[in-house]
Amino acid sequence: MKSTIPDTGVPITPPAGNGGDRQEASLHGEILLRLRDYVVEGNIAEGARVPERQLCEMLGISRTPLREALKVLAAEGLIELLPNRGARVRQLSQRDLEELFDVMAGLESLAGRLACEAITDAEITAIEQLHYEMYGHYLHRDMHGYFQTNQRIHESIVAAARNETLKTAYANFAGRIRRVRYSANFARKRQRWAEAMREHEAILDALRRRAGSELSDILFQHLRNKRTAAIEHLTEPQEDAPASP
Amino acid sequence: MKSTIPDTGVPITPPAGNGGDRQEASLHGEILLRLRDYVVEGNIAEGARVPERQLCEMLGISRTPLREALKVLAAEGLIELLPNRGARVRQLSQRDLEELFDVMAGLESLAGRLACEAITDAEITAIEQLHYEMYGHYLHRDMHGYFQTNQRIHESIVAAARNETLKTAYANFAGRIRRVRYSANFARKRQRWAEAMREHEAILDALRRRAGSELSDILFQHLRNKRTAAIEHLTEPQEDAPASP
DNA sequence: AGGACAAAAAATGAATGCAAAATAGCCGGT
DNA sequence: ACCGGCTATTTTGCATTCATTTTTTGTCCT
Repeated sequence: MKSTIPDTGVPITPPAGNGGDRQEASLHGEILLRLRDYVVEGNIAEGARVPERQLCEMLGISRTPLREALKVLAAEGLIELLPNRGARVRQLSQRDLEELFDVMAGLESLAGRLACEAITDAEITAIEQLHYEMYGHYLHRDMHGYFQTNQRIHESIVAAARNETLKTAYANFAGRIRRVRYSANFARKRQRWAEAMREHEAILDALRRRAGSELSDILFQHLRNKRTAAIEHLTEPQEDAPASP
Repeated sequence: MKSTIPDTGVPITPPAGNGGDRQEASLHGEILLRLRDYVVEGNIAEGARVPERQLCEMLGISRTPLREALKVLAAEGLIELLPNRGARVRQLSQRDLEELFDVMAGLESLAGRLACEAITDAEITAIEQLHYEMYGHYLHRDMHGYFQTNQRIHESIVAAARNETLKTAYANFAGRIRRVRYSANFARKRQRWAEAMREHEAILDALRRRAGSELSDILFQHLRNKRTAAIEHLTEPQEDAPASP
């Protein structure tokens, strides 16, 4: 017996096979996006309850679409649903962070490997451009600019991998730790910063040579080092950090 | 003192920080699990509509929890939600499959790398055991047994990585292509089969030596080859394959 | 007869309502 | 006065209901 559900045929209309989907339309998707941002940006304390009713009036909707969005956010790992006790903002233990960093490292490592197969010279040039820009930020001790450019470089590599599924997954995991990235500006240590710059040069070098395995290794190690710095920073938040300008 | 600040307090109660969550309790979670299996096992044709009302009576529930589950499934990438036109089983293009295989390859590659850091001798022995078992299936031309054991080996590697987040993500992506794995038994070609066995031996070797980078490379290539075989099989489904019983 | 238009039917998306569980507030016991 | 049990209120989870949109069907016109 094949289909328990009979006629549902209509095998036609495969409209768009995007990697992981974002439903931009349909109000519910709107709610989802807004709520995700709201949580990711840290508007609710870690481990705190997500007040349904309050959010409902804040967003001007009823509980149904909100709860649907909450379910999705829970599936994404941003919040957790306690049976009969509502939603709470996911509290990331140190172990969780380590795991997330490692998965991100794995995904970027993969992205690098794939990028070597398909990246164009123009894309490499663009990344080199970003690299120099970032170097400028480094010289000027511009943490914020450095961070942003750094992120753009990594995103460029992911984009060069030509894999929407990977890109979506990457964005998902990035969202989970963004809150931490906001609160904790690791890589504040001068030494780590210099190291990171050297690693980035090695990344560019491997990319130019389209050395997939090698780039994969370098990227993993690079992210691993980032992870170590981040965890250290969270464990003992007082470093050599001076106030920003 | 009571809580001047209404809810956001209660920083206590970090019950369980599991990697990606499965809400086993709460009926809604039940529905989610059952629906996921229902879709993954291919009970609905690709691209076909997911009939809400029918599923409702089939599961004996109202539309609300069902729709919540559908939203989650859509976020997982198993189905897609067309605005005002209901849910459809996600139709995977060849490109989608390639992307998924590559991401799986990346995750397993990562798993191997991490496993080398933490795997115990006992675990390696267990995997060796599975390897010999699989070799037996290979000699007896037992495709089904081979496949199952093969999957257990890969799952063991993922488990040895000690990363619940990775494990969850891996399971998610595996679910997306399971339907294809069911319908298409690639690796039917004798030659590819023999190759796979050799690759598996290399995997074991690298694992024994805890050679992380190397294992990472081997695993990626192994999965890449699988991908090629699978895509070829899907493109021209008539190989040396005899009809199944 | 074929196609286009329109109305009916069905399905989707969201809001509201209702039972059960949890939280809090309250009272009595020691 | 403090702790434990009991009741009231809030909150959650699901069902039901309502408004739109889509899809289908029937009819009419060319």
